[in-house]
Amino acid sequence: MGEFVAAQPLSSSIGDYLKAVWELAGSGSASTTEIATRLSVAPASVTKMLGRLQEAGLVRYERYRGASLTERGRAEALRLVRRHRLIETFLLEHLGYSWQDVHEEAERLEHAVSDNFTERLAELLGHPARDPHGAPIPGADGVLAAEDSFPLGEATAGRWVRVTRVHNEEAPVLAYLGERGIVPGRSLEVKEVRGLDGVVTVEDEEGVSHFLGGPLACSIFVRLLP
Amino acid sequence: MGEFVAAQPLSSSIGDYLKAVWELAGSGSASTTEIATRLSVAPASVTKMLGRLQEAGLVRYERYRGASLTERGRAEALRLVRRHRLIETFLLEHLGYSWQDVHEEAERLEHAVSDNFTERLAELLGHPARDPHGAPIPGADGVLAAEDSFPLGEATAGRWVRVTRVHNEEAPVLAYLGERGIVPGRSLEVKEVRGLDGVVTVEDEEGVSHFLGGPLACSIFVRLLP
DNA sequence: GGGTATTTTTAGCTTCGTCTAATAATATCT
DNA sequence: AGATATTATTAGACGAAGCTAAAAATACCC
Repeated sequence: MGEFVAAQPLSSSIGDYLKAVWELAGSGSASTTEIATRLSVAPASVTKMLGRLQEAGLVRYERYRGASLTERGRAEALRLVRRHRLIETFLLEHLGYSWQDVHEEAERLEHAVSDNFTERLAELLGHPARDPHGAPIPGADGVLAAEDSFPLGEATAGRWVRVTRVHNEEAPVLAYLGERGIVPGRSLEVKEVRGLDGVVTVEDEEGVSHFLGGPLACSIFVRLLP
Repeated sequence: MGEFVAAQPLSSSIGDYLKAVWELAGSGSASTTEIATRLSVAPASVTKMLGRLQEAGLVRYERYRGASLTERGRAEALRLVRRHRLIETFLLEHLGYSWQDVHEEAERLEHAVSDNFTERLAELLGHPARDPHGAPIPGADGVLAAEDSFPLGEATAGRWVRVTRVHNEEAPVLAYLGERGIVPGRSLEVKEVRGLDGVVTVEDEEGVSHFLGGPLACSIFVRLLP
C-alpha cells in the first residue's frame, strides 16, 4: 500500500534528506554516517528516516548498505535543487546579497516557495542556466545539464583554463575566493600542480599568483581554454 | 526561569498563533475558539499552545478568559506582518502574481525569510507604506501607522470616497472586487446605504454602479474626498 | 436564581523528527 | 582466520503540535 502517494507537500526535513542523498550518492549510494554528517543529525535518525523514505517510495535502501534515490526521489531532489539555485541567483542579482551569503538564505526559502513562485522567478531571472556558483540549474522538466568541466586539481600545468564553477558552500571559502576574483567566468593560467598535497598555483589575467590547497583546488571546476 | 529567552527562530506555528491573536484581539483579547477557527485547529490545541506562549512571555493568558499579546509578542507579530505585506507587494509587482494569489504564497514565505532578506526586499520595493490590499506595512522599528479610514458600510450617501484598503483575504472576494476595479486608490460615489442589511450602492468614475453586500461593504475601507 | 447551552480546559493518545545507549553487522588488520 | 575497530541498527525516550472525548467553567434564558 501507499505507492501512489500524491505529491503532497514534503516536510522540509524530508527534502533535506533527499538532497543529501542526491549530493552524496551520485550514481552510487550514500551511507548512513555520510548523510548524518551532512545534515548534522545523529546516525540513528538517518536510519529511521531512510526507512520512512523507502516506505514513501522516494529512496531505495538496504540495511547496512546505504541508500540511493528512486526516480521519484530524484525528481523531488532536483525540484528542490532548482528552487535553491534560482533563489540564490535572485538573492545575488536582485537583492544585493554577497556570494557567500546566498546559500544559507536559499536553504530556508527553498522549502517554502511553490512551483508557481519558482517558475515566475525563473522568468524574472531570464531562465538562467547556472547559479552564482556556476552550478547548473535543473530545468522545470527535471533535466540537469551534464557537467562538462573538471576539478582544477586535475588540470595540467601550462594550460589556460576558465573557472566554470565553485563547488563549495562554506561562506569563508567563498569569501576568500571572491576577494581574489576566483569566480565563475574568470580565466587562469595553471602554473604548477603538485601531486601529493594537490596544491595548485595559478596566475590570473593581471599576472597575480594564487596558491590553492588540495581540497580547494578540487572544488574549483574549470574548462580548458584553447 | 526562562524569562530572557533570546529571539531564537520561532517555529512557524508559534508565529501563526501570534498573528492570529494580534488580528483577533485588537486592543482587547482573543478567545480560544476564535483563534482555533482562524487557524483551523481544535480548541484544545489552542489552549495548550496559549499556555506555552505565556510561558515564553509572548502572550498574556487567563484560563477561560482569552489571550492578548505582551509587548514582545506584539513585536514578533508585527515583524511577521511586515514580512507578509512586503512579500505580497513583491509578488504582485515583480513576479506578476494576481491580487488574489499573493496572500497564500506570502503566508508560507513569511516564516522562511530572514530580517536581512526582509530589509533588502523593502529597499528593492522602495519602502512602500502599504501592501497591494492597502494594508499599512509596519516599519522595521515595529511602528504601525494608525488606520485613518473607515468601512464603506459606515459612509453617508451622496459623498465621494476613495478606497484605501480591502480588508479581506479570501481569493474569490478579491477576484470579484478586482474585476470591478474596486481596489485601493479607486474613487467612488456613495449612492445608497441600506441600514438593515448594510448593502451599499456605489458608482465609479465611469458611471458604473456596484452593489456591495453588508460584510463586503465592511471590509472595504475608504477615506472621504472633499 | 436555576437549568440548559456553549465554551474552555483537562486527560490521554498520535505522529514526526530527533536523541542516547546498547547491540549487531561489517570492515580492517595482523 | 580471529581480534579489533568502525559503522549501522534497534530500543526506548522526548518535545512539539496536533487530535478526540470527557469534565468543568462560564454564559444565557426564562
